[in-house]
Amino acid sequence: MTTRGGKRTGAGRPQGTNYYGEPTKPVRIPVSKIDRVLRFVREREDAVPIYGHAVPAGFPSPADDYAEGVLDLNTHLVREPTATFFVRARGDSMIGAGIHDGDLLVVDRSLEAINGKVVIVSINGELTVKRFRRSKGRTWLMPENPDYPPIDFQEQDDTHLWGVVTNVVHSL
Amino acid sequence: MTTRGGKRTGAGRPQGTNYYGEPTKPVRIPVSKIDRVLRFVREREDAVPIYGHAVPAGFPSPADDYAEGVLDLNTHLVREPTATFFVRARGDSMIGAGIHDGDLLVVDRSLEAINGKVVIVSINGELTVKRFRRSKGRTWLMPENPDYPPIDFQEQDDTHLWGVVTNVVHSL
DNA sequence: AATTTGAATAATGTTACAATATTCAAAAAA
DNA sequence: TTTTTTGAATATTGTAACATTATTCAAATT
Repeated sequence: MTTRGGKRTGAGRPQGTNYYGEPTKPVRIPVSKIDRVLRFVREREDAVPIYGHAVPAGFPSPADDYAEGVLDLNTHLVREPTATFFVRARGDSMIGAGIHDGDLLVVDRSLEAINGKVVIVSINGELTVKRFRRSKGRTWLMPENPDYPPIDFQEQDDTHLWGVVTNVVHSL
Repeated sequence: MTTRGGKRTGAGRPQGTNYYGEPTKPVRIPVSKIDRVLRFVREREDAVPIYGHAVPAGFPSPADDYAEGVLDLNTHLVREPTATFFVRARGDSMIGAGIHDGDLLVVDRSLEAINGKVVIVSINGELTVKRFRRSKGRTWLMPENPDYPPIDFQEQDDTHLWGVVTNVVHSL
């Protein structure tokens, strides 16, 4: 039996050479979400590269460097998670604001409805999206389509202002 | 020493009464992401409630039941994470397709550019968004704004088709 | 009939461990 | 001498195991 020498100072795998470059700890995850979580921690699933108008050389990869970096849609579009909800738009009364039938509206309930903002209100149990306009002490809900009339708005039992629309997601 | 009886059939914490309602398993997570992961699995951070047009009674909470359930923007808008990138739109040549100056375009490179799709192409080092149109063996890039002319498109050294636009995110 | 108490059993956070990966340097080979 | 091989050294990694906690049941007690 041959020996091949004794102490090797500095031998062995160096610390910090793991996949993430930082220590890990076991965390219990519900089985249905393990895949999703692993994709997030390992492949930065939610970090999608974003470009301006210069053309990158190869195909974009989040690992590369980009002028405008990467973007996570949830973080970008949902500033206040607990105060945010989505509404699907119906009709074309707000076509002038870039809101089309079927678009997904991101609504932030924590924002104040100030003059000129696009808001979601319920009137007689129906949700509607209009531009919020104050004038001479009165409040109007303005469509952005000449085929529709303005609505004289006053908060009552059957009306409620739900929040301010921050983004419109349109599918092609 | 008093005894208080023997076998209790059915005693003990019932199976399935954990926080998630399903089994869990330990998964190693890099320490810097543990908070984010726990928020995701425990509070469904990325699950935002979505409504149709009926008005819910109280303020939406992901824990409640909703007619249309909840929605995670990343999952909803980014079907192929490794083939997706974002481009910020410039100009108003595609205003007819609901694409405004400054909008964020979600581009899927794994989709085939078929007739009628909105695509991202680079021409002379500039990215542009147009509708892809095939006619009589030729390919045209069509703007959706009468102020702009169609572009006769042929893939060459200085032109490249980058992908198909699946969604437009418009900020208000 | 209501309350107390210990048994029964699952959930949960963390430790432990075996298997794997990576690096070093002595020994062997070229 | 230079290159290759080989085992030692040590960190990583997935998961089993464990101790603690939480929850439920029903006998014993009030």
